[in-house]
Amino acid sequence: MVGTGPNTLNASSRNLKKLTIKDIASKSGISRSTVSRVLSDNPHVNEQTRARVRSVIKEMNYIPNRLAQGLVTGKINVVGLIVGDIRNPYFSEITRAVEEVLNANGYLVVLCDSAYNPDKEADFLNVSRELRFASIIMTSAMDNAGLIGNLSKLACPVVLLNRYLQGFRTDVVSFDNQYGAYLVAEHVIKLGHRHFKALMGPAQSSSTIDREKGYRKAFADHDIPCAEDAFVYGDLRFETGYQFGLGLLKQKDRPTAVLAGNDFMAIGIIKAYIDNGLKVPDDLSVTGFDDIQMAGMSAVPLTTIRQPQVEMGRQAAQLALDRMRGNKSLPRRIIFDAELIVRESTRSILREI
Amino acid sequence: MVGTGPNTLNASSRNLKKLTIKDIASKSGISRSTVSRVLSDNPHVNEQTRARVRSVIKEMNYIPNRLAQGLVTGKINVVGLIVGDIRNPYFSEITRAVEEVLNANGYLVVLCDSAYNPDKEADFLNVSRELRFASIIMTSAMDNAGLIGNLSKLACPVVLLNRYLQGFRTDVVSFDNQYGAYLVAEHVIKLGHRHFKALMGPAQSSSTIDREKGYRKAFADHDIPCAEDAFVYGDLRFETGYQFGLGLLKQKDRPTAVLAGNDFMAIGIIKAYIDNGLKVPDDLSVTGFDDIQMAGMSAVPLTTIRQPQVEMGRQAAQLALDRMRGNKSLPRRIIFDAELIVRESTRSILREI
DNA sequence: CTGAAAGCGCTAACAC
DNA sequence: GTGTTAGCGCTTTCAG
Repeated sequence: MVGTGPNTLNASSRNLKKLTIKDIASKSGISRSTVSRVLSDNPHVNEQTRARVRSVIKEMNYIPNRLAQGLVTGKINVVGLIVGDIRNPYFSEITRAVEEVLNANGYLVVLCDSAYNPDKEADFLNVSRELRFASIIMTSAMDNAGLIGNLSKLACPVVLLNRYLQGFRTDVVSFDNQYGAYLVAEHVIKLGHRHFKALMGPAQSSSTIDREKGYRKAFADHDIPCAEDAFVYGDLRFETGYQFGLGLLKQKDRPTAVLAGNDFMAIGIIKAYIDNGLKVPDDLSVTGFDDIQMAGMSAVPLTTIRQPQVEMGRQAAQLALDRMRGNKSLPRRIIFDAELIVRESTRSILREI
Repeated sequence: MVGTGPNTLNASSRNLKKLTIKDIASKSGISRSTVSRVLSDNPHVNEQTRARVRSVIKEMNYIPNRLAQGLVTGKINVVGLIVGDIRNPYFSEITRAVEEVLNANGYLVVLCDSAYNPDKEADFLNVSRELRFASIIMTSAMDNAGLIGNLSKLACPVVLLNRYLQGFRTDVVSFDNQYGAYLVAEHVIKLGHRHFKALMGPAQSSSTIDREKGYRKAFADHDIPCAEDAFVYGDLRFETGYQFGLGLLKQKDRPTAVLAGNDFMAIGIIKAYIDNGLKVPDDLSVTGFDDIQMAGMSAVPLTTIRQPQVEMGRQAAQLALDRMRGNKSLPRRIIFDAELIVRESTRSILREI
């Protein structure tokens, strides 16, 4: 390796002249188009020529300029992934899965951690247009009027993960949120609970809406009335669950069960109870949603609904890949099933009654 | 809004002719250079002209092509962030912080979840050259020969987060890993533990190396011999901790304390014990490292070392910003202090002896 | 303050 | 198989 002075920061301070396809061409005694052809694995190149060009490229340490490529082809091998909160294991698990599949196929993924903020989503969508992204995968689509307008302007395929948007037809990987919600609610009902609260996710999110439907259906099917204020909306953060739990403790007439919008908030609620000397499920039954890894390892292992995050992420990536490769079929929808996982955060109160 | 047919997938199927700076120029009755000037907020533009151009841009819904911009300027407002495992809260917390700062300053961040794989790191570094990234932030630099070579080829600033690389001088945000390790080890020693194991992170990682130094120094200072096989290396995953815990259970002569390389593995170890009917800290004292949010809310709240992840992420982003804006000073190093957090996963065994 | 012209590095017809 | 020739959409001197 060529030595660099001890005070050298890095290449930027040396004068590494930037090589272009032209340098490779002349050094190889060949034209630029042929170099371009070997770069893009075009089959119409003599094998000898190809080998020679390759070796020159390696020898000179040439790095093609993808911006130039992108400018002429009008596309770049980059896909945008929008998540609501990367610190939420549900999303980071999906992110890992999406990246794995896409990287393996030569695409780079740009993450947008929207913080559930529609403005940030919109900004990102804008940038993705400026940068000519090849595709967008959204897991955090708040159903607001602006979004659909922005998505419609996109010139690239969009796949929605566990979200759908009224009035925007596109590929979707989804999860049977309504049935999942029905399952937990029914579980809690069968345990004898009648006085409950539901700490939901963001009200505009389609998954929240579906889950609420599932809960309501379960209660209706069992002839259990829902209190006016039974449904509360939160932002899916641990802290939010904790505060909610604290709020519950201040009430005189506490519910016997809480259905949380995700495992994170459920764990927060439990933590609030424990910190104040109460017990779960003795003093409160709590259910989660998603079955993140942590669900089984928290202070009180959670009863929750399993959602196959990795598989869903992979499928979403696969749908995007398929579109980027040119598939023009009608929008597709892949739906994953819900599964109830009963652990230790819920208990029957039937004998007490 | 202009309606689109019911079967329209999205804009890609309509013929939204792509607007260029030229369209804006002619529509505004002005030259392309002037449009370019307003795009880049160049002050040498008549305010009236600027306003007119702006309104035309908005009206026509023009989106500048950043690839073209990047091609001519040789840079693009994108920075690459490499983390070891995005599912690890330590990294996702940092990711959120880095993104926040960078986005607020007009930069996009491209995430690389390296899975602690040097090859993936190398690939990503390559792509970042092809795409002319403005900067790279690495939190997962395994100290292998190839890495330094690859980093040296980069034409953009690099900031290392909680890592340093022998022989590569660059900006660094770091943490006093050695002192932190010393603190936990000393805590455990004072509790009377003599038979211990340390489940470290990856052996080539600089933070692992520093922590091992800290542990060894603490033991040496207290005249406690280290068993040959006291130090074991892992990949910082929950599952790895769990398996390690299971392994411990199979031994006849179990340690009384385990120092884990991060909170995730510590929680895994605890879980293995609990699942097998044992108790923490009664049957084993366990310490973590990092103090992720979960550390306080796991089955047994963890004794651990606090590392200010958010602040460290912000600082790293700030250093990168500063370089991208042209600062050419000598490499800087920001070091954060370690703090011992004592919770419930450790206990004294002095009376028993 | 504005315009003309010359590329940035690459791809993609089109010839040969 | 390979070379020639136009650009892709934008910025940037350099004049005016």
